[in-house]
Amino acid sequence: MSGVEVTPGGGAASPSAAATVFSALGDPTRLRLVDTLSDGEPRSIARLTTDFEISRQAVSKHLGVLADSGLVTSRRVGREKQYRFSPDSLEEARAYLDTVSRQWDDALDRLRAFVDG
Amino acid sequence: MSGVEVTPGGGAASPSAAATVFSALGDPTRLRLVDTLSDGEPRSIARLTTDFEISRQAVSKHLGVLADSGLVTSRRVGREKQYRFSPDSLEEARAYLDTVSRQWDDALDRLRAFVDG
DNA sequence: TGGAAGCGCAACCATAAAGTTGCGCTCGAC
DNA sequence: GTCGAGCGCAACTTTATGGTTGCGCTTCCA
Repeated sequence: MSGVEVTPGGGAASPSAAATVFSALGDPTRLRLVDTLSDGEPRSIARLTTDFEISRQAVSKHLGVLADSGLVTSRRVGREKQYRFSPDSLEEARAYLDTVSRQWDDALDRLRAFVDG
Repeated sequence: MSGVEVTPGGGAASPSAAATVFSALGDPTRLRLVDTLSDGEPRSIARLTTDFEISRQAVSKHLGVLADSGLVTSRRVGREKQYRFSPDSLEEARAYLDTVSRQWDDALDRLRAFVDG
C-alpha cells in the first residue's frame, strides 16, 4: 500500500503524513538507502543489499517501509525489482520542518518586539 | 543524557545524528509536542499533558526522547519541570534533507546534460 | 532444459517502544 | 505542619520493529 496523502498545493504536509516520513527516515539503514538512491540511479534489492551487512530480506523490508512512506518507488524489471528515489515525500518533510522553523522565528520576533517596545 | 553530537560549522549533520532526530520526530505525539513548543512558550509536563489523552508519564517519556535528540531542553522551576523548544537539532535535520535534495537535483542536472548533449 | 539469480511469503525470535499503574519524594500554598 | 500539585522511579503489559531462516516461484542464461 502506498496511498500517501499528497499535498497538492506544495504547502506544509499534514502532521500525520509528516510523522510517517520522519519515522521512515528515523532508521539508520533506511536513511542510508535513501541517501544512496538519491543519486538518481535505480537499483535492485540484491544490488542494494551488497552495501549492507544484513540479509536481503531485511533490506527488502526497509525498502517496503520507504515505499509506504512514498520516499521510493519500485518497478519490476525482468526478474529483479528496481527501487528509485521519489522526492515528493521528502519535500513534504522539508516543508513541515520549515513551518516549525518559521513558527519559532515568529516567536522570536514577537519576543524581540515585546522587549524593544 | 543529552550529549548530542553537534555540527559546529552549521553544515550537514552526520547521518546517525540525523537519524536520531528523525526518529524522535517520527512519532505523532512527539511531533505535536514539538509543534506546540515551537511557539516559544515553555510549558510544564502537566501543562502539556492536558492537550493529550495519554497519561502524564507517557508524555514525560516522549519529552525525554525529544530531549535526548536535542529538540527540546528542560529546566526545573520550583516543583515543575519546564520544557522549551530548541532549534539546533531541527536545523540539523533540515540541513540533512537539504543535502539529499541537492544530491537529487544534481542527478537531474546530470541527466539533462546527458540527454541534451 | 537445467541451474542459478532474484525475489516474495511465512514463521519465528529478540528487543525496543508506547503505554499503563502504583508509590514515594519534593516543593508550594495555606 | 499539612495537604495537594508536580514529578521521578520502577514494574509491568502489549505491540511494533528489525532481524533471521526456510521454502517455493519466476526469470534469465548457457
